[in-house]
Amino acid sequence: MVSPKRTKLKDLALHLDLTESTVSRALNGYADISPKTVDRVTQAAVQLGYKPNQNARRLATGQAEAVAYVIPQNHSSLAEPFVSQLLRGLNDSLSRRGWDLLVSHAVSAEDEAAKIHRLISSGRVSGVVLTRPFRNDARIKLLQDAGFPFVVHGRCSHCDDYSWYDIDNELAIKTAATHLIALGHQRIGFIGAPLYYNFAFQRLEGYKSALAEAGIPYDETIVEIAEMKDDAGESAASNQLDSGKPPTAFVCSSDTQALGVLAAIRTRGLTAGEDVSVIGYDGLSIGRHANPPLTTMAQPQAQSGRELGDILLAVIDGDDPASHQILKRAELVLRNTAGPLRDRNYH
Amino acid sequence: MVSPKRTKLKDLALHLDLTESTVSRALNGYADISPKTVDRVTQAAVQLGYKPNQNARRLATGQAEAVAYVIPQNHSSLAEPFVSQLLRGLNDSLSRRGWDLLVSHAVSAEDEAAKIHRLISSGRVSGVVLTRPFRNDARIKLLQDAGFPFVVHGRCSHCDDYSWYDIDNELAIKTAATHLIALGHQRIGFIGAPLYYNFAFQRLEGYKSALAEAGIPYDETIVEIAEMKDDAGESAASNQLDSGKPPTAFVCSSDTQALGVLAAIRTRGLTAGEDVSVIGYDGLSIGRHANPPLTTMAQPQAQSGRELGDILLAVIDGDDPASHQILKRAELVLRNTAGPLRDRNYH
DNA sequence: GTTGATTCCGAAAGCGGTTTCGGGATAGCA
DNA sequence: TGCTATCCCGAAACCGCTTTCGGAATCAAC
Repeated sequence: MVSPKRTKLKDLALHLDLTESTVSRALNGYADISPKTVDRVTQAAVQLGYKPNQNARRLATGQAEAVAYVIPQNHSSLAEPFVSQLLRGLNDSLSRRGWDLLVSHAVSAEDEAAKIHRLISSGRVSGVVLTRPFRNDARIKLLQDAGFPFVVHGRCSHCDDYSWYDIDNELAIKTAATHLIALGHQRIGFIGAPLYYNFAFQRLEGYKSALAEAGIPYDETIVEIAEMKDDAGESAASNQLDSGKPPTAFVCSSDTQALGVLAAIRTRGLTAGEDVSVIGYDGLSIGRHANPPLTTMAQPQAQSGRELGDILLAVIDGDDPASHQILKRAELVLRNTAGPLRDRNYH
Repeated sequence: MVSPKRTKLKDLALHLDLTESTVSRALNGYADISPKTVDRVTQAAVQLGYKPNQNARRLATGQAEAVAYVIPQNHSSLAEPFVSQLLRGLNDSLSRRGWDLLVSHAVSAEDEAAKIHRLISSGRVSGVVLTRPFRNDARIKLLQDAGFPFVVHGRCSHCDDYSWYDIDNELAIKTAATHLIALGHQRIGFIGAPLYYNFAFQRLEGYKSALAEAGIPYDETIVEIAEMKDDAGESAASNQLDSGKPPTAFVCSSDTQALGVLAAIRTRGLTAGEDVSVIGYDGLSIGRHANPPLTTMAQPQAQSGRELGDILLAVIDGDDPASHQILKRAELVLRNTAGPLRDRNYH
């Protein structure tokens, strides 16, 4: 249990009969050290298993060599596969520099602000990744005012002057709704996400836009705002289906909601994709095993973490944040829940 | 973009007309500072928004006040909801002390060892959480030899002298298999996970144990080792179902595998829970939306992160690692895929 | 052989806290 | 009033590494 004392810079210097400063510079690639000395030093370093004390280094350089990923306080457990994928991508990006990844998980909105404050003003991290921005998000203002490097996974209503990586939510939902319209549907319900999320707003806009383009009047009685979980989707769809004039199709703001919608449809003895069509949003691979397999808008999640990391590193290095804004598009994954309009025969 | 310079200990001391050392001790709860001074100091601290530089603090104390969660290099994306839940729990535990959580994601086994080495010998963290241990796991030996605090999510073959939190895998699978036996099934297939994982080994043991108890001979031709993803489960089940003497039920090592098994069953025009029974393992909530809803062994994941964190903190504080070993049990969640044995009428 | 320019390394001052130690001030007691 | 015990606080070393600066040594050039 006695930990063998670590070799520190001093030991290395003594061993090599050099000064600590020389060894340090040799290790950090300074130009004023002769190549052979550099060789000697690096060899001795691996030989003695020297790992610089990161805290000392961070203190001396003022660079934390770490970034934090701030997980939003409330999000449904079903949506969480994304978090893991994203962390993996972030890690990939950061480890090329040997940087660390912190995750910070707040329990409330105020707690979140406090945590961010602590993170950025205690030298723990040199950058922050934010997710799920609100329409106008206090966290972003906080970071901007502090002049602290950050990147947002998503956009706010006002997003010109910072870095972000986002999916074109509006276009995605518009694509979904337009697909249903092309299948003959005219009465299309929309299951939205809470509108304080900007992406929720954008998705609603996409829905409206598709209708407008097709000349279908917007009917707010078939638009429901629900949390992004299956139960919420199920009850929202239930309301609609049990109403006098139910939609013949649904566009959902998430796959988890869509799974609930499918459940509501099954419960009523109907068949999704035949009696009622459904399109989800997220492209969860699990949707393949839904009943029936869920048609959905798949967003390219795989690289998102990687790209967010790269952007953040660039901004930390001094790049203009506004020059790093990436907008990707989702694509329609055709499975079995979106079919042509039929004669309504289900009540 | 100009960051307003942070207030440091010196500023606070000047402002209060005290010494840095006094202020430091006041803030850190030393007994030799008068209560009124402590008051003065703490008030001034919040007033000036003083946040101690964490790197300086860590350097001085030698305590990293952070732990790392090491994500195993290979794991299927479908199983990842767990990671996120677990991180949340870990965070809860750590934030009560204001500690940080790092996540480290290796790309290969060697890389993983290297990363752990770097983590523990560079002062970044004061403890490590390991997951998915192999039967005998090099990482554990590494940490033990270094005398470095750690806790394992899972057990190894030899697990007496370190801390762990685990589900009784053997009992869980035994419960599942016994349930099927009670339903009349005699020919029960097993979809296992790669046996270098210790949990995979334990689950296989549970399967064998249930059979032995029921006096059913072990037949290795209906035992398949597959990766923990849906495709693998599907092809494994397909092999079995297309064989001359197919099982009437399957026990799976994961829900993701089970989803694939369900797909294989559907593909053949059969109905899970009627023609063929299936029990999964994990208790993924998504299983409710499977076709049909998946019967499964649910492990209590919610607290696992929290408990792992608490254990690790205790060990870091000096507790005997061997005194922190927690074994939980999974429970059978009855949904629709496990039904009584029928006359075989499906080929 | 002196000069000037290069190369390479050592000295030393931080980075921003923590912690041990010792002593001045105050209080307690005779 | 004098002496000791107690309570607070200041001084200073230290944690391990980085980085600027200056100077010794080497080399080329005249």
